[in-house]
Amino acid sequence: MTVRVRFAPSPTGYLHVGSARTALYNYLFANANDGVFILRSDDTDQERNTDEFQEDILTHLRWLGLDWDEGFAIGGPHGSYRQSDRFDRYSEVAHDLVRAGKAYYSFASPAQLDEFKGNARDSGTSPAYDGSMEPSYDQVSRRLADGEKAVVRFRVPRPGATLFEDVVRGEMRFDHEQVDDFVMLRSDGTPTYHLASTVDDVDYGITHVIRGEDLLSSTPKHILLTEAMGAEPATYAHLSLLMGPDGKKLSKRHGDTAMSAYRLAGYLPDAMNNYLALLGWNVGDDEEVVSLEEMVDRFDLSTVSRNPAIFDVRKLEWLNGVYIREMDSQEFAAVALPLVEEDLGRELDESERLVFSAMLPLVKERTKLLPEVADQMRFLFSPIAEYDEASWSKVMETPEATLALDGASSALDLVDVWTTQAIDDALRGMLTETELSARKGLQPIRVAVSGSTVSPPLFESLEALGKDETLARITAARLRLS
RNA sequence: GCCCCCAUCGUCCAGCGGCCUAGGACUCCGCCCUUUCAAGGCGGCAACGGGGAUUCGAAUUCCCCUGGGGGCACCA
Repeated sequence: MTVRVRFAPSPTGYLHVGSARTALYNYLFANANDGVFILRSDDTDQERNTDEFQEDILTHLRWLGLDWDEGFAIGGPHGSYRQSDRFDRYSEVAHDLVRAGKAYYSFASPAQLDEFKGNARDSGTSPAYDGSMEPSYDQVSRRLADGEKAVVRFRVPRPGATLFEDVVRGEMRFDHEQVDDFVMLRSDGTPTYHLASTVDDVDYGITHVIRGEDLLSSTPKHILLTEAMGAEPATYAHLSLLMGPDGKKLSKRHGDTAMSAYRLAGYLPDAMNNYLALLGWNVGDDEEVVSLEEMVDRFDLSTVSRNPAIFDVRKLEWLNGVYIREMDSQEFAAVALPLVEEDLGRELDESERLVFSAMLPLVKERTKLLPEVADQMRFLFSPIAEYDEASWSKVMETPEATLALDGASSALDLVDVWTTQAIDDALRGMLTETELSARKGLQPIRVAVSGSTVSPPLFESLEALGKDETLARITAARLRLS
C-alpha cells in the first residue's frame, strides 16, 4: 500500500517553525517511503482564517522546498483539498452517524456543560462530557421539530478504551471515560476540526498521520470516528512540541516563531530544514550537516525523539554559516548582489561588479546571515559615512597611528602596479621602516579605509578599492587626526 | 481537578544490561594560524533529577516521587 501523508495547517496564523518541522517530517517520511505528500488546508474556522496567512504558509513551504505531490494549490484526485469546499460532505457524514445512532443532536446548554464539569471537578471524576445532560428523546424530537438549533455530538461508546500504537510513542491507551462526546457539527451546521480532519483523512486515503503531540489526546476521537465511518484508522505518529529557551512553549515572547522572520533575517532554507530535522531526529554517524536528499535516504520515523526540543537559534545560525560557506560562488553571488545593491540604493556599475566578484569569496566565509554581506561590502562602494567610534578611539588615537598613516601614504604612493602582492610588499616595507608591529601599523589603515577594525582582509580590500581611493581615505583619516 | 506524554552536559542528539573513567554537535573558555574579524586546527569546562526494586552488573528494566510539557471549546 502506498504511503499517503498530509500536512494540514490552518490559515489562522503564519507558518510557524514548529509547523514547518511537522511538514518536514511528513515530507521526509513520504519521500523515504516512495509515498505521497499531501497538503490540505484545514480552514474550518471561518472567523480566524485569512488569505494572508494562507499565502504565507504556501510561500514558505515552497521556500523550504517541501514540495507536495498532491493537494491544495496544485490539485489532485480529491478536488480542492480545502475544507471549506467540503462542508456538505462533513454534514452528510455527521447526519449518517446520527441516523446510525452513533451521534446525536445535543441540546445541553453551556451552563449545563459547566455544571457537568463542576461536578466532575468536585467528585474527582473525568471532566469529559458523556451526554448525560441531554433532554429526553421526546423533548429532542419536539425541539427539533420546532426548528431549534442543536449541535451534533459524536457518541463515544462507554465504557471502553481505545488502544493504538503510536509510531514515536509506542502503545497508547485511552479510557473512553476520558473522551468527551465531542461536537462534530456546530449549531450553524459547520464542521469542527475533529470531524473535517477525520473525514478528509478517510476520504483521501491517508495512511499515516504525523502531527504534533498537542493532538495526542484527541486521537481516540479520530480513531473512534473513523471506525464509526466503517473505515480503517491510519497509523499515528505524534511529534513532541518545540519549546522556547526557557523550556516553555515556543511563542513570540522568545523571538521569532514565524518562518518568514527567518527568511527575512537571512537564513537559508537548507539550513532551516537541516536544523529542524536535527531537532528530534539524528542522522547517525555523528553527522549533523545533511542535505534534504540525504535526510530522505536515511529518515526513519520510529527513531524520532520523544523529548520536547528547545529551539536554539545559535545552532541554526552556525548551520547557516556552514551552508553559506558551502554555496558555490555563482549561487552566492546571485543572492548577495541584490542585497548589496539594495543596501546601496543603486545598482553596481561594471567596474564595481568586478570589485564585488573579487571580494565575494573573502566575504562569504565571514557570513553567517545573508544581510551581513552588505555590512561587509559597503565600504567598497560608498564613502565612509562615519568611522566606528570604538575602532577609532582604540587604534587611531595613538601615536603609532600617525606614523602608520603617513608611512602608508608614501609607501603606497610609490606602488605603480596596484595588486594585492604589491600592496603587501609596500606596506610591509613601511612596517620595517617605522618599526611598527603588523597590528599597530596596519589597523589604522584598516580603520581609515573601511571605517572599522573589523573588515575583510586588508590588502585585498585596498586593491579592490583602487589606489586613488585608498590614498584619499588615508589622507582623510590623517586630516581628521590633526 | 481528571487524563496523557516526557526526563543524559546550558541546548540538540548518541547510548537500547557489561564496550561508559557517558560520545558527538552548538554555545562558552584557552592555545595555534593570522594584518582585524571570521574560517580552520588543537585542547578545556559541562550531564545520567531523587528514592526504591530487579540483576553478578543499570544511564539503559520496573515502581514511586519530583520536575517539565500537552489535553480536557460550537479553536485547530
